[in-house]
Amino acid sequence: MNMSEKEVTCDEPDQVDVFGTISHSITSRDVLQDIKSDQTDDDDEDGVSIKRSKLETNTISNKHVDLVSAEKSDDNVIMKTNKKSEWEILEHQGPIFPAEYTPLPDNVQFIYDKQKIKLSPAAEEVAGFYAKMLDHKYTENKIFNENFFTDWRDIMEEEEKNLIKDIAKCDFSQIKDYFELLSENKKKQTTEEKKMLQSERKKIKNKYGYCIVDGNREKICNYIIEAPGLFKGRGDHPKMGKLKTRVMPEEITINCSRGSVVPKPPAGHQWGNIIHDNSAFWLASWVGKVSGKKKYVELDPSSTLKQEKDKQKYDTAKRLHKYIDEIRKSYTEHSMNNMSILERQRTVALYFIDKLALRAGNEKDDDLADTVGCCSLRVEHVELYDIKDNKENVVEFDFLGKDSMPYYISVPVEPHIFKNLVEFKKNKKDTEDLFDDLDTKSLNEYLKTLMPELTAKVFRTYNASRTLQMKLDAFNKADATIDEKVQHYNQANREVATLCNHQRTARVPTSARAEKLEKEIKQARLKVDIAETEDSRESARRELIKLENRLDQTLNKQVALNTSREHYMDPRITVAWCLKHDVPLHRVYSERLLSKFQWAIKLADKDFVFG
DNA sequence: AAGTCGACTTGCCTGGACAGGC
DNA sequence: GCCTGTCCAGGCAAGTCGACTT
Repeated sequence: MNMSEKEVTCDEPDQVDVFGTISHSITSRDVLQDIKSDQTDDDDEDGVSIKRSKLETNTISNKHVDLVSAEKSDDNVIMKTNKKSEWEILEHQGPIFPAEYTPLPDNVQFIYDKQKIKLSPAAEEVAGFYAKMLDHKYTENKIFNENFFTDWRDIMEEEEKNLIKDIAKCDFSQIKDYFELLSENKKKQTTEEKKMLQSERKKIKNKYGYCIVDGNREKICNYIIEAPGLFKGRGDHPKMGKLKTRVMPEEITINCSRGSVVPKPPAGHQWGNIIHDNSAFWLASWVGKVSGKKKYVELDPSSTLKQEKDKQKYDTAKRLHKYIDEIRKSYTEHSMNNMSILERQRTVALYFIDKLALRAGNEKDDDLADTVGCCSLRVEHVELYDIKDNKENVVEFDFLGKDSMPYYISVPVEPHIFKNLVEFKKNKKDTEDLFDDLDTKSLNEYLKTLMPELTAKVFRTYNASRTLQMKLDAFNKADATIDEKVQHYNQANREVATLCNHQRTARVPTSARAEKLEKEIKQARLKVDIAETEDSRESARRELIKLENRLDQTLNKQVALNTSREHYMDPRITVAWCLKHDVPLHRVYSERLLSKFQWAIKLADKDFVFG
């Protein structure tokens, strides 16, 4: 799409129709023009204006709601509501909006029942969303198609609605071909053209992608509002295919500090609301059309505030180490005979959460995909075997977890755990809750009695970080090369990812490739062993490492290492290990992680131990 | 006491940049 | 150079958990 093509056509607020056809004013051109004018006048050095605009603040001042200052008049209120002020100054430019819809050329047409039809812009835009997804499996899904068709017809004009009644008679192929052509053309852009677009994007990011928090310039995570499209739920989502309509400035609540420059809404528009709530981190929010849930424009993980929270998270997890022996005793050594059903269910649930790193498992609404965690496990998700594969008391889990990722594992458990599971399943239907007396709220309340701030998710962080620490500690190859060290780190990372069941769909089938590589590695090992000269041994060894690396990468296709690296492994462990073994940090952390983990890198404690 | 909601954390997927093999 | 595979930032969906409501 051509960002600079659009014209600003509307400066009159009264011409704006929030939910109707979109033909006014929110364009990237606005943004670009803003940048140009700002650069010549009121911008400070890093591109963020700190000049106050009286006009802007005046026009919307009657809408201001100041939550925290209302509370500030009474300190007790703050104590009671537990609302902490997180910042004094929060100043930003407001989010920016995706380019408005560019209608298709007249020769590109939608065909219904062999008849060419020029759709109204709104209907055409939505047809385009669908056409772009024709190569995807989604468009073969019955639910997806039904949801799409219903929502599409809802925004059609009467005439269109009367005509277009059967999705089977719809032919989007011309539209699809057109979008393919556009993306072909985009690929053919010269390096110069690409550079131009890149620098334009950079300018926009420089202006809108940063904010000021208490004097620090901080990166914003998602400063561009989500584009309209069709909802792509994960797994068997009942709402897949529903229309995500364009988010308008009038739907957006801005959060900034009182007295700071109120961000400028796009020409001809107004913000829905402006608040000054310094107990919250978010800069802007709106309500998601499909989910009905609030969405937020937030600070980037590299920001000071997010880094502080991240450190706190790992400190809490680290603290669990002091308590863990005692907690484990409670579910291994104590007889459960005199416990209530609730207590026994809680004990067994905690055992799973600690041993298998299961998630808490909140109750879910039924307008979401059917997935479970520990507390929401049902009878059908757990099979019990007195003996399986020569092991006693085996529990077989088979369920869909977060993001509908399959969780399948067979584990032997302590006899008393097994005995209780048999009882929890007794006289229940498959679809009934395994832990029918337990929910996450009461589980977490109980955990708080074991350790302050302890919740179910802390166990995942704890066990992930502990696993990494122990696996890295086991590394003692004195003459290892950097490559070998990195490989060892990845191996440790993979163990953590496996524990947390972090998976990713391989883009190409990989198992055949892995098999082939394994064979080659066997042969390479043999070559190292039989090499006669020091030179040939060395080159055989290099070859072997290369193959092992490749197998590593191949296996990595099934296990996603990134999620645990980003969210579960205390970065202080990694920093310490890299320092100790002279591994440059950028070999294990991407740019994004290097900036997210600044707090740990600055500490640079070679002797840090998670435990 | 249970249900709902707000705010924040976690997690998979994707498109585009880049690298390495031919 | 082109083709193919790899890596990563970014996108946004989907969790967790505490607070608020009823």
